[in-house]
Amino acid sequence: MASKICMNVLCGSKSSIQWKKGWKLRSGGSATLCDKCGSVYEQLIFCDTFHLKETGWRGCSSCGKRLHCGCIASKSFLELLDDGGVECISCLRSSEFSYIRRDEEPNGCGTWSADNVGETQSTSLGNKIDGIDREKLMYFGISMEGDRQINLLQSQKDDTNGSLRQIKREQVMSPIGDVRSTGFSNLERAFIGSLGQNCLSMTLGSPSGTPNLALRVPGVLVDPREQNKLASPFQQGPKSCHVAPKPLKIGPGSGSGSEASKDVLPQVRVARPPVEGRGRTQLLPRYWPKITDQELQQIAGDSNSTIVPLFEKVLSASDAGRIGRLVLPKACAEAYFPRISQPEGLPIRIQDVKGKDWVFQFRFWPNNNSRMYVLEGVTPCIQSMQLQAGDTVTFSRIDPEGKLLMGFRKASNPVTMQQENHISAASNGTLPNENFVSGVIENQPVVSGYSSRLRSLKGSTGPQLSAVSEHLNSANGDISWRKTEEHAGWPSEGLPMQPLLVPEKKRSRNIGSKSKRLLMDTEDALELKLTWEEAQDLLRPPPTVKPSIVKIEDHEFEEYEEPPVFGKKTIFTARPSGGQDQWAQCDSCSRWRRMPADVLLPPKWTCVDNAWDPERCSCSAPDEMSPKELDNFLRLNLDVKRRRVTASHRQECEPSALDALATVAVLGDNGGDPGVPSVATTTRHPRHRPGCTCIVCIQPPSGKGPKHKPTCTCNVCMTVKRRFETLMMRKKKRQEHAVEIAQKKPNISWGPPNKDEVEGESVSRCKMLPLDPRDGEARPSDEFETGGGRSKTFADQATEINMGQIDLNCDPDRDQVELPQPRSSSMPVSMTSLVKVATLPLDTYLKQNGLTSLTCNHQASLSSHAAVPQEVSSRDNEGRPPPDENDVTLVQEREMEGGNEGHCVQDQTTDDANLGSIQSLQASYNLKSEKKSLDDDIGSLQ
DNA sequence: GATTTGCATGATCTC
DNA sequence: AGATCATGCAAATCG
Repeated sequence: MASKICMNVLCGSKSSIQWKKGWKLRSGGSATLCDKCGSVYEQLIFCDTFHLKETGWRGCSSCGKRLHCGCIASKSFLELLDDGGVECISCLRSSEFSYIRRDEEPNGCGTWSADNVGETQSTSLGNKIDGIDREKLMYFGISMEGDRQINLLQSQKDDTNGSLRQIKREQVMSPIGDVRSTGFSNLERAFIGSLGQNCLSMTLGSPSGTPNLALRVPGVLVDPREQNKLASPFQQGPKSCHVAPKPLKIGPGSGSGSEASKDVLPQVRVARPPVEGRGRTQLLPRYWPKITDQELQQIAGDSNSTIVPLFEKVLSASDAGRIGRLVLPKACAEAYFPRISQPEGLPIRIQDVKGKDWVFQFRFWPNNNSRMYVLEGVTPCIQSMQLQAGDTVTFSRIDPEGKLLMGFRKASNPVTMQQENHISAASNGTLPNENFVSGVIENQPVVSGYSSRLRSLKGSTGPQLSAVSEHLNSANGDISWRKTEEHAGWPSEGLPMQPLLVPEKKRSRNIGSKSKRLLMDTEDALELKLTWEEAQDLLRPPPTVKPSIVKIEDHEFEEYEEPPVFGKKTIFTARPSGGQDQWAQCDSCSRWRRMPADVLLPPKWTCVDNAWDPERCSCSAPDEMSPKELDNFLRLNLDVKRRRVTASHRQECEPSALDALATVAVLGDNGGDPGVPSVATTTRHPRHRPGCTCIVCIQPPSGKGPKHKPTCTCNVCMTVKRRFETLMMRKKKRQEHAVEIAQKKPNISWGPPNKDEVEGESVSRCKMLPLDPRDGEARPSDEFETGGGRSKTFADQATEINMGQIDLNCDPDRDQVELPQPRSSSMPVSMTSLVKVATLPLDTYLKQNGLTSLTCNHQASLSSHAAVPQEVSSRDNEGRPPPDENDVTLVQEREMEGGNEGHCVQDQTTDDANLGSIQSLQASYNLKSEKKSLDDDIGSLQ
């Protein structure tokens, strides 16, 4: 009779447990206990051929067919049920409960089943026992020949003493193996250690032994076909994956010790479609593991194991909270975790990258008609890894053991994140396309306990990376690998270290795919943005690839097959004679050297490399520019960069010309919504009916959706074009009319502008409006006004309206007059410029309409800021019949006035609310006439 | 009273 | 519209 070994980690007694004849695998809670420590005896590991025969292990739960060792060893004829039973494969396949087919299993070795037959309601202890049964079943896949297993496990006994009588969940959840394995290179010991825990393990059904592991299974009979399937899950390949995941087989000759291979391995952090799991549902890309081959190699260490990335998840607040529950994506749980039929689930053993084993309760909650899978008891692990919300946990599988491996990536704090992002991008010496960037910009990988390896990684990444890293250092001031390593939080001894330079308040943000989880301080986003802008300076087209010219909307774009590469930061200047010069700063002497504009410099460049100016090809050569010139040169460059960033921000805030026109048209139709502040802008407009074909409904949300080509003849584009033409026509008419008025009243500047100011600028002016999101200050008046106070054209007004953002929730038939809303804070303008453009035209307007009394109102309004617009609005009707609520025209006019105030007036300061009211009148005047004209034109055109 | 546990709800995402 | 998932909340349990 073969010896039995208590699988209690601290006991490991081999001889104190005797096999009990007649003992059944499905013990139904009557698990055999270790005589020494009282732990549940880990029977199944020792269910070798002999024992099975001897004990007369019962057969299939369904058909009663006797199972014998050969079947069990090969696992060709039976399935193990997670509630402790077995079924022969034929019954299982015919059973409606058979959900696991071997060819669907992620590792080909899972034998989880969901048969509830005969399962008793588990109590706390029952769970444990039940879990032990399952565990036994799990280990069943590792059938061993009695004598060999003893030798293999003998070492375990030596370092496992003590007792653990009481099995409590907390204890079960506590990590084990930390004593015996301090690093992942000790995978063998860790793995053996994992055998000693009363819980499930992903070692289930490991089909074959691994030569380098202590737990070798030389005697296992494995169906070659099955073996092929099981041992190489990737060979099956995801059926619908775009990119075949590449397993990293670590073995002799290709082991991690090969620095060369490290260098060769790509460092691209790209989401890999994981190996297809049990479930049929495709894993969401959000959960695709984004782990580099090199990280895989780091994790795998020197073992012969294959690390198969399965999935990853960004920790939510509740995941990382004290509650200790990690919600698992359903698809992932069902694909890669054991199948569970009861909400209580199973204890499951997961190894972290330090080699430490953790045992979590894998369970689910009924949720609607679905399930919600959670890992319970993760708090110690989370704390050990110092994970917080926003960090990412990764789940991989160690093949062929089939063991689960949990890694993590720390989410960087906003400050360091950008740095790390740069480093990540730089690590490949390239910057990727957008998709790639999105993968890079997430988190910085951390392989806990391997900071030393990370250091070696740094050293092994080649000169280009180092140079880029240094360059980034110089470019951003404080970017350094050292920070990255520190932030990794794992010193070389494998103990967690507090992440440095991480402000707490900025660490608590979730970073995920959902908008709710994408909470990021605007300030942070700005930082990232700015830094990215700076990164643009470093980008160069790939030197060896010629671009293809693509013309989009009359703009030519160079399209490269390859991603841009990092180059040295240079400055371009325009020559008076035409053409450009490029200036680069020597990394050694910091002198600026001139060179042709089309030169692509490597990240690290010194005067010695200056092949274009023989006189200045050494650091001893003087500067070409005088200090004063150099100062101006740098200042100019700084200014240009600042303007570019500002323009970029402005462009981000402004809609496209098409959007602007559409918006103008919409406003013309609806008159805007006076009651909704601009900050509440939304693209929803629930008042419209489904199927509504108005331009609001047919226009894709601003900034979203595909841009239409200039030649597009879709309904949207045709409408916009038609309206644009109408707009232009009306402008011209008004312009002519204004000229006549101007001839009569030459001192009036409000009204139609000069022809050359109007033609073709109604849209382009959108980009010229004063807006500086950086500091909220008004732009210089000379940028705002043309000459001595450029008149506001309708286009300007419309643009301002547009920039104020129209709420598409506006109701065209709105029948209430609302108070004007505070004006948008994003539209600061010069006070003086507003006075210039506002007061004079008002006079004109008043005189034209014989509303002289408004001047008094204006005066009054100056002393009464509150409710001024309303007063003005009402008094605007002086001299007219009393307002009739049934007078639709009047109501609409009033709406428009209010609407214009809400969207059109740009001044933000509260002191000039009166001025805003004046402007609103002006705007409403213009808009009313524009609207009427536009409607007329549209009507005539239709 | 604190903590754990199980469920419900609603926001968000995907099809 | 249905599925998914983060999280809130109340009941249960524990100290």
